[in-house]
Amino acid sequence: MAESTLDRIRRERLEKAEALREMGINPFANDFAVTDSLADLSRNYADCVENPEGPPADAPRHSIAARVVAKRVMGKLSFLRLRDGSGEFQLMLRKDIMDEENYLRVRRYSDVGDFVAATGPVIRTRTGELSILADDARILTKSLRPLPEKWHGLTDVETRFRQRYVDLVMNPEVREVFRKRAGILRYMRAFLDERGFLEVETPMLQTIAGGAAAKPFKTFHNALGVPMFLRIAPELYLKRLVVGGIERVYELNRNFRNEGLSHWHNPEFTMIEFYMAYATYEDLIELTEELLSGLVLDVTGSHTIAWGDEEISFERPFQRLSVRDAIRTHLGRPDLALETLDDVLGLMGELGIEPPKPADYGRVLMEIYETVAESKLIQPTFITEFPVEVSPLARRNETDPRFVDRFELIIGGKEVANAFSELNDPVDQKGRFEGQLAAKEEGDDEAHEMDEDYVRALEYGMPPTAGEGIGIDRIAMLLTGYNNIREVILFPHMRPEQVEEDGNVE
RNA sequence: GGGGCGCUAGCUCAUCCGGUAGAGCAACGGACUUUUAAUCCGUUGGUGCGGGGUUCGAGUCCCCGGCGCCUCACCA
Repeated sequence: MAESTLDRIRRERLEKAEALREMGINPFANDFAVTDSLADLSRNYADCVENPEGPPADAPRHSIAARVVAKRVMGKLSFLRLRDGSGEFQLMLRKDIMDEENYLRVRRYSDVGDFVAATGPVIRTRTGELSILADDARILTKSLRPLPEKWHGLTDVETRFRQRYVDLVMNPEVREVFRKRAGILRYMRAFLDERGFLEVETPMLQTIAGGAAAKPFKTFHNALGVPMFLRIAPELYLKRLVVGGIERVYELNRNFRNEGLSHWHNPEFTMIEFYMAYATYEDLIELTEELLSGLVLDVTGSHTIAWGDEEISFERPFQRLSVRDAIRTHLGRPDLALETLDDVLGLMGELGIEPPKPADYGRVLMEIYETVAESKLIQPTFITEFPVEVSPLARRNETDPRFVDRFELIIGGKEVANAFSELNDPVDQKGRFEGQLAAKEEGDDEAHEMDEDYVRALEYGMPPTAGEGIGIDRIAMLLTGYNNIREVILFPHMRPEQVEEDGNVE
């Protein structure tokens, strides 16, 4: 079979690496001491001007190493555009300044994509570009595969996500997204740490996947001989810790839900969940406003972010709306009765909405809310007064036991946070679990399992507590302006590709 | 899961009605001491996502499959 372009390039580059070895240069060396990042040089020499005499003899020399992203050879003079984790800088190689043999070697055996090391003073060229004028340079790491084209770069979305390493090399703005994401995590940790919360890690492998309504991934522990699940939420473990006296606790890590993929859903996603004893969901509304408005300001420098054609404001206070009022508002019917099963069944029929299973008051009400209101809530909005049927872990409202003391925070039409005053009555909790089991019988395949140990923990006594979960990926989407979750996850899940032994894609 | 669109050289893209696949970048050889997508001369590179069908002839039309994107449904 004929040799493909890619095969030929790889062969040629392997031959270059071999030639370097024969000249005593290790093409995969690790013996070079870097003194400056490229950004350091750009910053420190911003005021440097061109000097026709060349650099003064006592000019400081700098040692840099970085990936070659462009190579311009002009005979006895060559320019290499370098990029490292901090930025870009130009490397200037002159035959009359370097050892001639070395100059010719770097010129001939280096390729775009290689890592190159160089030492020399910094100058400004005749055309105004800052450069290292190398008196010594060498190929530090040989690259065997060609990088995408310099002008259009890598744009194919599938390749960008599957080969994120190439995406990061070619598209510096991608690194910015993940810098912002790290900033979000850092801010949230600092915010909670300052308020006396303890960061913990609870099991991701669980024998009962509880704490949320979702389908889990199933696996198996060989030595124990038991089926296990990847957690869908850390909730029940964190509340066990509150029982144990860790009165402010949080966990920031992954959850796994065996559901469809979409631009808002990845099978594993990152959530911060925190619990605060002697607090109510109303306290968490205050805390959430403070956290998010501060976070947005910290990460973006403003309280307002652009979202598609809209602007989203994180100025406090955020809007508050009950589930029923959200329905009324978005249907434009302020006097609509939504108090009984007949009320909501009638409206469901009128709107042509498929009935949930089972079609009880709470599930039907939520179905209507999600259909008519949720996606229209662009500005940050706390939705409150959730029905008890869909909230098996939340504390009942004191005056209206059909509802629980819970909110969801909706931003950009999507649920970003979910919080409630926790149910700490073990008898009520046991009854709720039993209600969930009954709902499962009636067709709700995401209903909770009974968790006897959790009920036992509550029987020892959990102080009054409020807890909240915030979806980090969605916050990251909002703050980076991407409406695709894959843009804010380094390695989003995709169907596996078939890769041949030599690394070529079939 | 449903519907729509796409998949051609390593990358970014062409190829009109079905007539035997082309460019830029990259690579290779050469020239070149101030480039910024360097320039100039020359050269190479393709199982056209996979399989089947129709046809004298298929990248192009039809069918099956794969993968991706958009969208709807479900979910945070």
